[in-house]
Amino acid sequence: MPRRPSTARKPAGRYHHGELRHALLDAAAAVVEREGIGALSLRELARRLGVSHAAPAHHFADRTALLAALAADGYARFGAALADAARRERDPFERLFAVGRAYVQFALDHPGRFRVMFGRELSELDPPPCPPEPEGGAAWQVLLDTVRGVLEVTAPERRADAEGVAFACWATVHGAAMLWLDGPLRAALPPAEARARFEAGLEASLAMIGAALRAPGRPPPRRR
Amino acid sequence: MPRRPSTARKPAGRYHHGELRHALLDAAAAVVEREGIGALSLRELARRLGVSHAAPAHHFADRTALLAALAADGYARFGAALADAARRERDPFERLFAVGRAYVQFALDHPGRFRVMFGRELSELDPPPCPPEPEGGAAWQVLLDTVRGVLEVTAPERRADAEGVAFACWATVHGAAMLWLDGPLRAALPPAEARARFEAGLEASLAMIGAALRAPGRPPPRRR
DNA sequence: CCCGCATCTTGCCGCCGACAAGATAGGGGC
DNA sequence: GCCCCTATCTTGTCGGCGGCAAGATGCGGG
Repeated sequence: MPRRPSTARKPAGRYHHGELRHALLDAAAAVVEREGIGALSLRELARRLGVSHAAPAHHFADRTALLAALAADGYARFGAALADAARRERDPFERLFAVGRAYVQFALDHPGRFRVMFGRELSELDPPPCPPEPEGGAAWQVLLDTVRGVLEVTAPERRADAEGVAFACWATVHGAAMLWLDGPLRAALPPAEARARFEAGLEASLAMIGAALRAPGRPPPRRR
Repeated sequence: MPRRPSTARKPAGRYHHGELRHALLDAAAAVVEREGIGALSLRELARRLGVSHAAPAHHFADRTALLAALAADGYARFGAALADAARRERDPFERLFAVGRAYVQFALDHPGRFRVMFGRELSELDPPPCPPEPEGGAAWQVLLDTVRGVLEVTAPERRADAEGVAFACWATVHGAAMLWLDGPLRAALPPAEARARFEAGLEASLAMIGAALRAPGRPPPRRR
């Protein structure tokens, strides 16, 4: 079969597209990045690829299944991006900051994919299709290892806290990313100023993480 | 006009509902909390309230306008909840922790509303309808004041950092909330264990914030 | 060579959001 | 007391969507 770019339309004369699954994923990713999840429609994709409106159903049971596949692909790229960032830095602290920055950068570079991965579409379902990034996923593993590396040099006695600390770091960078993508920050301010504030806030967040990790162990806050 | 509970159906004999706007908002909030944003349909609401399918259009230009109104209402309750939590605690640190817990608690108690407030529906639009919670909103103000209170007793010389620190705290609790609502945490683990891990992670996050605020000023991470 | 099955087709259904034009009623102005 | 004005709600319609069913096509293994 002649290998065409997977996003290509089906030639008019042909009956089978041949790479429809890949083509759908690519086109869906493009739409999601450019126009958002809300604008994604199976029929629209089918039209775009020169294929009948029911063709996608043979590759993805429904719209949700397509989004889940997109999320899975996103998780793979995401984990790779974080691992890459970690590999580039040798100093444990700088490594942690690099991972944090990579986390946010991924969200900024691929807002659509990021929203698919962490958005409500896949989690508001009953039952949720459980995207393949549980706590044992690649991204989490990178973060956890990086935090362990930092604790090893600053507070080996807090080794056992690694999971909690990693969660806190995850929450911080995730929150920063979400606030930028969907939060009120961007809507309220002119773009340039919003961006500047966000950058400053992100640096402050990383600084907070650094300060907490450098600080000696402290009694946790009183539980409510 | 006889004052009925605003969620009531229109009596069969009457032509005008009379409280349709409030009824729509209440019913929409209920649906969103119970079945998620995706399940919200203007026609369904109209049926539920015993009103024609086009009636809602006279009160909300479109589905988005209804969501925006819901978000506005949510922001008001949210700001009040945070202010309440802040008022209850006198010690600056405990106050900050209380505000953080209140933030997450609101998300846990009203996941639907929280998703409407901070979700993509209203931000993926072009142009975004800009929910009325810019950086100057009530919730942000409570958080900022609380952080200022902490800095005042721990590091008055870092007064100027208050905005950055507040952003970091905001990001952390927001991220924790989002990870619980839509993240992989819940889907991957059995409910009880997921909840336990989340609680532990939240406490670790608050501890991280506390440690960072107690620590003396540190050089920020190297900017990339 | 031919048959099986994956792939893709046409056709249909109900639901949705949006728009247009008409019915109803409640209340202010006279 | 009456009448009109306008907010409110109605019916009717349109196109688009997701999903299902049944039929057409053609690739590749036996």
